[in-house]
This record gives sequence, C-alpha cells and structure tokens, in this order.
Amino acid sequence: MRPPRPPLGPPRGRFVSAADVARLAGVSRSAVSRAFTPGAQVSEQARARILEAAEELGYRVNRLARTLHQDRSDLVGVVGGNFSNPYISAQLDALSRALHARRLQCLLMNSASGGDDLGRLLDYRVRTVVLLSGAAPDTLIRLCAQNGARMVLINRPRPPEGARADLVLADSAHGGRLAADRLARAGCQNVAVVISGSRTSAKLDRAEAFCSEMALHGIPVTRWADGPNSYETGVEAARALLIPGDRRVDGIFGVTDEIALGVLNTARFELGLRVPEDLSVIGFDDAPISGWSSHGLTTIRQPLEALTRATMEAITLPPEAEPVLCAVPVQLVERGSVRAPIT
Amino acid sequence: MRPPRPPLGPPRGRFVSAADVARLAGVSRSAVSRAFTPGAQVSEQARARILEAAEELGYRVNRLARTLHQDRSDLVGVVGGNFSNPYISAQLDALSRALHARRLQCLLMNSASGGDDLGRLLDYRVRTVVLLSGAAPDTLIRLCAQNGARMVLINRPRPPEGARADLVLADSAHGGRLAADRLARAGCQNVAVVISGSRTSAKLDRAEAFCSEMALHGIPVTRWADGPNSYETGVEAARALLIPGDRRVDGIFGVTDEIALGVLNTARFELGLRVPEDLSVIGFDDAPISGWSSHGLTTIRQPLEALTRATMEAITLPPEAEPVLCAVPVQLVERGSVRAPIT
DNA sequence: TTGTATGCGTTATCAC
DNA sequence: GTGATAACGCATACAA
Repeated sequence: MRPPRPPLGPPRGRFVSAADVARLAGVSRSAVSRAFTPGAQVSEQARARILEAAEELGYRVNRLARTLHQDRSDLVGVVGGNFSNPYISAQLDALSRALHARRLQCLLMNSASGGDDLGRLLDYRVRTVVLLSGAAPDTLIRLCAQNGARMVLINRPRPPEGARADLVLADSAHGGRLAADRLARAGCQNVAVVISGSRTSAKLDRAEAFCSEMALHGIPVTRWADGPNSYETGVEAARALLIPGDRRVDGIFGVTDEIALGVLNTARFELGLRVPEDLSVIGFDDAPISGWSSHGLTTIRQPLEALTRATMEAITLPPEAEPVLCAVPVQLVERGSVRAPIT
Repeated sequence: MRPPRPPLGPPRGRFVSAADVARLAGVSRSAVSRAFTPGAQVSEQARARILEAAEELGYRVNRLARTLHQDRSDLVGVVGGNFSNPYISAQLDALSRALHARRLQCLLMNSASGGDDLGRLLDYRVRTVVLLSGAAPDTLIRLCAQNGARMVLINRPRPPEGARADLVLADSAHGGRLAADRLARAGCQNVAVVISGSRTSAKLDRAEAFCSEMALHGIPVTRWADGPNSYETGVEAARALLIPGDRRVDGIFGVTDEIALGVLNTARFELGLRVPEDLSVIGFDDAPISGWSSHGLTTIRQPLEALTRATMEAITLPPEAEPVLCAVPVQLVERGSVRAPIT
C-alpha cells in the first residue's frame, strides 16, 4: 500500500496516475479518463480543469493499462539482425517513421543477440511482428497464430504451409535475371555470384535466378557462399575469387549491396583491379551509400518507399484479415561499376 | 463479455491468458502465475502440468499487465533522428544488443518524424529514455522528472540547471584539439570546419575546441555551418569551400564522419582534388564505413564499446539514484586522408 | 502447496 | 454531464 502522494510534491520514482489528476482537479477518475478519450462526453469546463491539472502534474495516459482493457496494443515488434547494415538501417529508418505517423510504436528486437527469444515480443502483446532479417522460427509463427498477432515477413523465406503471414517480397527472380543480363551485355565471360552463408530464401532466389539466366547465356558461374551478410564476406569472396590467371573472373554479382561493396573495394584497392575495366560488379538493394561517388555501384534497386508502404498496409490490417502477398518490382540502376554494353 | 474459448480451438484474435492456461491445466490462476514467477512456491508436479498447458496454448506472460502491478516496466525508450546515419546505426545496433542481454526492451522512436511527441514514450511507462540525437526538449525533461523515469543523454547538450539526467559524453574538446593538431602537423595553412546546422552541443564543442587550438597554431579557420548532419551537408560544404584560388582551403575537419565523407568524396570525385596531397580531411566518430578502403578516413574515434557500456550502466541504475556523468575518451585514428606530418 | 481475495491504472457500463 | 462499479491480466498477501 503506497501513501497518497501530495499533488505537487517531488517525484518519488512513481508514475503519475489518473487518480492523482482527479484528486488535483477535484473530479472523479472516470472524468479524467473521459477527458483523454476522444469523443467522450465531458463538459468543456471540467475538461479544461482536468487538462490543466494533468499538465501540471505531467500526467500521461498509461497505454499499458489501456491495452489491458482492449487486448490489443499499438506496439509493433520489429526484428532485425544487423542494424548497421546500410540497407537494413535505411529500412528501419523509413519503417519507424511510417509507424510513428500512424501512431504505432516500434518495439525493436535485435535477433543477433543470441538465443531466439523472439517470442518475448508477444509478452508485450504486440499487434504485429515484422521480420526484416533472419528466417521466422517455427515457434514464433505458432506463437503469433495462437495469440492472434499478425506477422509480416519482408523478403523472408515463405513460411511452412498453413502458417498465416503477410509476405512483402521484392521480385528477387527478376532482379537476379536483370543482374545476369547486364553482366552478359557487358561481355563478361566468367562470372561469380557471392551469397552469404545465411541463405535467406530471398538471397538464394536472387542467386538462383542469376545462375539460370547465365546458363541461358552459356556463361559459367562460380558460386561463393560463406559467412554472414556483411562487407567482410564480400572482401573474403573477392580475395578467393579474383586470383590472377587466364580465366579470371570478370564479373561478380553480390546478392546484397553490402557484400558487393566489399567485393568492389577489395578489387579496387587491395587487388589493384580496375572496375569496371577489369571486373564488373553488380549488387542488389540500392542502399544509400551505394550511390556515393566513392562507390558508384551498379545495382538492382528495391524501392524503399514501395517496400515500406506495402509493409504498413499489412501492419494495419485487422487481426482477422486474410494474409496478403505483396510483390514489389525491382529495377536496374546504372552507376558505372559494370562495363558499358558491347554492341 | 467474451465467450470462454475452447482450449484447443483456433485463434480468435485474442491473446492467451493465464486463465486459459489454468482452465486447461485444472489449477487456479494464481498457480499459473506462480509457475512463471522465479522463486515462487509451486509443486513440481503442478508446475510441469502448467508449463505443458502453456506450451500447448502458446501462452506468454503479459508483461504489460505485470508492469501495471510493479509500476516499473522493462521498456527503455530510445530516441534517434536518423537511423541510416552510419554511426547512429552502429550505436543502435550495439545498444539494442546490450539491452537485450539485460532483458530490457527497446522502444524505438524516430524523432525525425515530425512533432516532438517524444512524451509518448512515457505512455508506455518506459523506465528510461535514451537520446541518441537531437536536444532534449524541456517538456520531455520535465515529464521524465515528474514521472520518475531516468533520462540518459548521449553526446547531447547539457540540460538546464537542475534537470536530472545521466550524461554520457565523449571528450569532444580533446577530440577537436586532436583534429586541429593533426592538421597543423600536416602543414595545413588554411583550414575549415564543417558543422551541421543542427548545432548539437557536442558537435559545437568539437568545432570550438578545433578553432581554439588552430588559433594557437596561428592558422585561420573558416566555419561552415548549414544543413542537417548528413552526407549531403558535407558535399555542399566541399563545393562551397573548395573554390580554386591561391588561398584555397587545404584542410577540413568534419564534425561527424558522415559529413567528412561527403567532403572527402566530393573533393576526390567531383572536384578532382587529391586527398591527402591537395586536401587533408579528418572526421569524428569512426563509423564502420570510414575504415573501408574506399574511404580511408582519418578520424577521431569515439569507442562504441565504452559508449555503450556507460549507457547501460546509467540505464540500469535504480530510479532514485543520483544522475551520473560519464566521460568517454577519444583517440586519433590514422587512415591516410590527412597528409603525413612534416618534420 | 494451493486457492481466494485484493490491487495495479485504465476503459466501459451503468445509474443518477 | 457525472461518479460509482466492474472488468482487463497479472502478482501477492492471506487463509486454508
């Protein structure tokens, strides 16, 4: 039992409650509640007195308690594995802005921090879980289904049959083909694709489509798949793939821009190759830094705005709505890291 | 009034509650509560039955309701203005990991999304608010104080007298001096400092210290302050500052790495200057991409680990503990964008 | 060890 | 328009 705190006293490490405000304003708790509920019936006079008291005390409606009563919070769980990845961080920036605009809150979870306690998001009664990276663990899928929370997977592997999840997918296959065609047009004779070892399906899809398309062109493809989705992976791949010789690799597709930038920089500054004269490099994502003049990376762009818009649509669907599938088109962005087409 | 849902029925858009579990396990609700409270008294037998039922239903303790009872959540509000900034995103990545390790949750707020509704964080009864960018609005400071929430400011302006906030500050003044001394040793005769227009005190401090130190060396400094803390700001500053002439600027200090990279790239690729031969560039932060071989930016490093550790210490302090001030040392990192010292 | 009763801060329902 | 009262899901003091 806590002692009733004097209305104007110093903070005691406790949050101000509606009861505190009611006491100061000389009204009942329900009146305070109504004053903060849009469309509720309160006299203008009482309302003003209440708001004044609230302002004085620094009162804020406890949305946790409100959620209790409504069984649906305005929290959205956002899961990512590496927020310093240039594309992920751009995604997060755009998504958090968009959530904020719809008055939803972003409960962030870094899945890189070990044990997949992603289920903990449900402890906070998130209305939706959004996955930016990693595969959706079966336990999480089941947990969301059992608790009626929506799930939005962005460029993630398609979950097992019967799992209810919204899918936002950039057109990986088309992107992979675009990359392949571009390298072919550049006259590449011996190309490689660098995939991270994590083998997320979106990245695999990009690589698969790239390989199939290259097969049509009759151009051999070396596959390099190891390590996380990171710059260092690109660095190591470049060191391994770009060994001098008469059949040296002359074109590389990195399945993410971060990987491609690792390849690009290693080729240029460590191995002394000229890009695009000696080596053509193409990426996938179109992260902001890819356009910097220090890189000039030709890449397959996943438009961030479209991705974010589709994500927000799925997020704001009512819990019982059928899952949606949203395909986001991609496009080639020329920047100069691939040789000009031969005519 | 909702109908009691069949234990194994399909999800009805509602979260599973302890009552549901109790029903299935044939025990009271309190027993369920105890089974999930570490150190509570439950028979091993009941406990097993309860956990099994919980597993089957996909039950998760509602931490929102638990918070209600404890008046202290494990939510930490994290405020940033631009998550795609290379240093901020690295900070966020490290911080979210560290929070997760202490079983705290990260409630993210993007302050760039307009109206400073930062007060909304308190609606979720966050135990602490962490500011990564922007200045702390007075209203937020007051709100936190009145509600007994801690506040941690990372490289932010010192709040008004009497405001209780933990401060984590990299040694801006020392960093600014280090930058100045380094450019002086490189033989620069005419330097500039590029500050963002946002004028956060940490950035101003860096610039001030730089200017004072340069004055000691008798080297004139041009100040350029406009635009946000972004790459483009560096680009525009470079275009404006690096006009050809016999007294051209031969050294530039960018108060953040992102700005410095904008300067560096513009000088190299747009203006055709050689760095460091024609122009020395030095930054502040040591973002991961500054070390990439495409940049090789000499910079003042704020060690991320120390920053994060200090932040976590402040975050985990009890609400009533006195505010702490933690100074984080900085150091010069040589990478080649500044000319070798003249002897 | 177990269940009952109470309180946490809120909203919704109900008399007045 | 207003105030009492009953939920909401949980933890806990207390009784059994």
